[in-house]
Amino acid sequence: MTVVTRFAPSPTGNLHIGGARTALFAWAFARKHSGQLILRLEDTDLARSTPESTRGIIRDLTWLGLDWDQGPNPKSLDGGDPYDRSSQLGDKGPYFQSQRHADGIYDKLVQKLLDEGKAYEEDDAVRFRMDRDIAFDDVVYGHIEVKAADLEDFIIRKGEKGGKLPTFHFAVTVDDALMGVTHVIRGQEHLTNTSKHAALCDALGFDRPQWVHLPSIMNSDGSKMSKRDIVKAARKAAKTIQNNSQHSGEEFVRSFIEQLRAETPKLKADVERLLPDSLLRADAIIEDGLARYLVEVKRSSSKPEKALAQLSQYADAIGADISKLITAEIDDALVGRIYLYLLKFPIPEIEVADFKRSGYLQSVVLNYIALLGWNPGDGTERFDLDFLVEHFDLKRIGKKNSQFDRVKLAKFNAEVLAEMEPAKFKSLLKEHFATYRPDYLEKLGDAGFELFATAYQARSQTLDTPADLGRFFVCSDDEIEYNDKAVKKNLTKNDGEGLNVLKQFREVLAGCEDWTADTLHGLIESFTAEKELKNMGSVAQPLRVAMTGNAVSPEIGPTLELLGKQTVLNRIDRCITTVSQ
RNA sequence: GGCCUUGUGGUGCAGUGGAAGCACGCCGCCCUUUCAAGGCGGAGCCGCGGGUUCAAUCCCCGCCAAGGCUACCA
Repeated sequence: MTVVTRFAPSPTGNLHIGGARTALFAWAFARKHSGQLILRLEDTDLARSTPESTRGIIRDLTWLGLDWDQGPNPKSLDGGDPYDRSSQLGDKGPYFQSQRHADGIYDKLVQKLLDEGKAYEEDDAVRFRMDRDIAFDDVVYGHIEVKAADLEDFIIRKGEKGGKLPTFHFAVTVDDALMGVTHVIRGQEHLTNTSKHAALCDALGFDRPQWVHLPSIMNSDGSKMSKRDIVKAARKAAKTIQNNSQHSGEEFVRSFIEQLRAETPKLKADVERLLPDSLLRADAIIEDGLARYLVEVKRSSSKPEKALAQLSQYADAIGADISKLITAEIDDALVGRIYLYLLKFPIPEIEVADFKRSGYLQSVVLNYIALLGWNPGDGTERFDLDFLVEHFDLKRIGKKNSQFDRVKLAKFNAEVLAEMEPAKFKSLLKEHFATYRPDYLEKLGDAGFELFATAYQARSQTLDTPADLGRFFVCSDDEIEYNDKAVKKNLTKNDGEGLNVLKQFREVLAGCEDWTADTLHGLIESFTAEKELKNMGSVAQPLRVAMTGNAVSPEIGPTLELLGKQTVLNRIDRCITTVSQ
């Protein structure tokens, strides 16, 4: 018997990390047994399914490097249409449940059940009779029995308001059987419902597939990993911002809105670039996000109603419209993303696209999620897709929900980046920056980027790390803020020892003609020896504070070279002036 | 509330009827011009209570906790 698995997401949002793992396991199992993987889109929820989500899911699966034998054609992303039947892969199509419904596939079978008295009409919907005990076997969770008394008749075809479409339970059962699926690999949230699917299989005369339920992936606080995390993070950020603001009340709202408005054009451009294919309508979201942000701020403090009234007043005073507040139906998580972006807080990674944006490699993401609920049994943790396919075994899937550990993922990613061929790292970094950090590429220039990439390869957890750590390379001189602790430790301590070194060394640098890392390094070395300083750090650390405001940078030679002579001298002067006050 | 499932260090996973291992994290030391990396060492676990047994983390029962389902969402 040929193995046939399927991945069947509903296109109501982008692919999240749990879905990615389900897809990975279904893919690995199919490949291991030289079987087939079907991608089927379950778009029977008229209200929530969107073509953007479909495209997003295909895009994210493709980014991960997973492929499928039947389903929408991934090539359709380039100007094509995934819904176009003639371009779909495989002969068991169509692969969208909306299309299958249009073909009458479900209605025919509903009628059959109706005729046989196994289902009945209620209002304008159709219900299936669950009138006997059901037992089934799950590959992971074992034998499960449910008593008839604990079961209820359930809807298999929605009424008018649901467009007479089949419900999820009916559509999956029918499609899995008709498409010849042998192994249904899916999330554990479907385990209880499987009794329904088993009963339906029996009633329709289908063979029951093997059910394989995967434990869930949870968040570090024990909650299910979901978009809610974004909302939570956004609220926290909102609170932090307000607590740190010198303004309060109306003054705060006013300054926040003014800042927002000033940044709106750039923001819109960024949002469109960073969140492609998402459900956003930028204008509405900026307005709406703003309003909600303000409400969250108020809500988290005291009486919501009073806060809303007050907010309304503020908004009127400055001519902002918060009427959308009540009416707009916009994805909260999306709004959360906007807040976080606006407020310059990190956005928690939930969806596959979030991990990409944060600079994780697809191979590492895949490797890490494979370890959630599965292991090869010999202690191996670092492996690639080939290894996974070779060793994949449903027997080794655990039953316990697992928490997603971003720290461990980051470590995996850092290791891979550090061991990578420098040329490869550079090209990946360039690609990442081209999409997410174009301003860095522009400021650094080609030669600068080479140095920059080299300097940060060993220090990067993700492809985005260099942007954070290396911001001082691209910011203007007067944006440098001096950290008190760093200043004290490296400059002012011992009667300004460090400051003195800095002043003296400035003159050495001013006379330097060959501005290269090696020469600069040599200058520091000889200066250290000449002045009988403790070690190179006695010079390098004060320089770091002057260059970065902090005491951390890549090696000092390349750092100075990349910054350029003029900038280095400017920053030293500015630092000496500022600190001496 | 009812039903289903799960319960090994902070997290992810091994493991066994006979005094529990690995990875990440954490702490300390070393190396070092900072950071990161690296090297060395350390703390910390079988949810609780009963049974069965010479012996239980492992088998049984109860409890507790967590997750899921209980939708014309999937």
